[in-house]
Amino acid sequence: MQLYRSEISTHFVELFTKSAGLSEQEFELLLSHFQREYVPRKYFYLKAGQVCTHTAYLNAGSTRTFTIDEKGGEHILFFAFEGWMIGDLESYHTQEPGKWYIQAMEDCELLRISSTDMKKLEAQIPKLKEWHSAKQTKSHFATLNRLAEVKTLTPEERYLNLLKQHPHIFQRIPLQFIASYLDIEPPSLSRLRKRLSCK
Amino acid sequence: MQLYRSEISTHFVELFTKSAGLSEQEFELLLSHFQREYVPRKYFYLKAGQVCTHTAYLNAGSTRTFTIDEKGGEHILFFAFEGWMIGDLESYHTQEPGKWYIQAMEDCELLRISSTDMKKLEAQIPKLKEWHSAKQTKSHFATLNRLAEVKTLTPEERYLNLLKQHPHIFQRIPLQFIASYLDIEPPSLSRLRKRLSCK
DNA sequence: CGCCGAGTTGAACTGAATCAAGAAACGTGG
DNA sequence: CCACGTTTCTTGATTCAGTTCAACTCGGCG
Repeated sequence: MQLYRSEISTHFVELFTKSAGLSEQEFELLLSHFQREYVPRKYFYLKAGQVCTHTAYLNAGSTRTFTIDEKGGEHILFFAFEGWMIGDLESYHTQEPGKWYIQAMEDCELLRISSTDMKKLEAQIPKLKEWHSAKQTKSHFATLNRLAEVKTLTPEERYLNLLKQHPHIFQRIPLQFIASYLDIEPPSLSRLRKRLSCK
Repeated sequence: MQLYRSEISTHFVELFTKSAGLSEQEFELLLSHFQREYVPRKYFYLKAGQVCTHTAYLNAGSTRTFTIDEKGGEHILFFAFEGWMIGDLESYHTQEPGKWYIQAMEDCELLRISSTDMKKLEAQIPKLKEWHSAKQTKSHFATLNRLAEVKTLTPEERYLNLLKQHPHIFQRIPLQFIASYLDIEPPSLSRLRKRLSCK
């Protein structure tokens, strides 16, 4: 199933042409290795124990990446929204079974490319490799900041931060997921919000 | 102050020759840009607000990287021991003021190279760039796993994990720092240890 | 209409933080 | 080598924020 340029979001095109700096030809070559895929709400894109064989551009929808502890509790590490890349980076890199679950919170449309194709293309197109590496560097910083946030801030401060930085997500995703992301229980989030709204 | 090959630890040499795969000539070129530096115990290698202009190989000693919250509380993100690279990656990358404090927990001996020199060398020596990028990728995974650990495990589980994975650090660094790393207060760590030793 | 999932609310509980005091270890200088 | 002061660790009493469990409300949907 060939992907046609006209069916691709402009954001995707610009991500690789403007941001990564690929030429038209390079972009077309890259695009020819992508496949469209759909993941309905509540379905898993990836489960712990599986190998992450592809890297995916999230064209529409949203996902959550989480772990499950021994008692069955879920702990969300991060969300992803349209325009983001998703996948289990570590498993993608090592091609060994991964640790994270990635589940669609809304119906998702993805553009996927296999790691073997991607690695081939990265060898052919140095700019693509640069871009990929820069992308990973940035997400590393994000993870570090998140770690610092979890360690230094109170639940209330974490909530207010999220509200300030990503107010739109409260329109889209259930509070229980936000609670898990903030590392508190739903009842605590509920009370916290009530407390704040009184003020 | 020229560094002589004979004065360099074998681990440092092997890091760049074996692990990064540099040739003898490449290694000598790289080495010529390094400088030795000492940071006594309790002194800071870097403070929040400063720009991280160098990347450093920790030849001896240990450091802690931490933030300080509004109330003055310190929160250790990670330790580093001999053989590790240290620095504020984000500030190094952007050349803007960083967020972290890096303090020597023991007297430290560093081998430093400026980011401008390093970037020049990376352009000349592709293998060096590869190595650096792979190094960052690995530390990204470590950070992700640490985030997951902080979120999913109880203080006791975090303590036992650390004890299992890095038992040696208990011989070297004060419990208060370990407490901060584990994200608990020193009295809690003390009680936790007592509880466990009774069993 | 009745079910189901999500969110809220209440009451009791719990585990870590806090504050403060004491003990032990360390290092430094006499 | 001891004595003193400082830092680190431990211990106790208390407080408190968040968890847990259960009941209840609300809205969507078959």
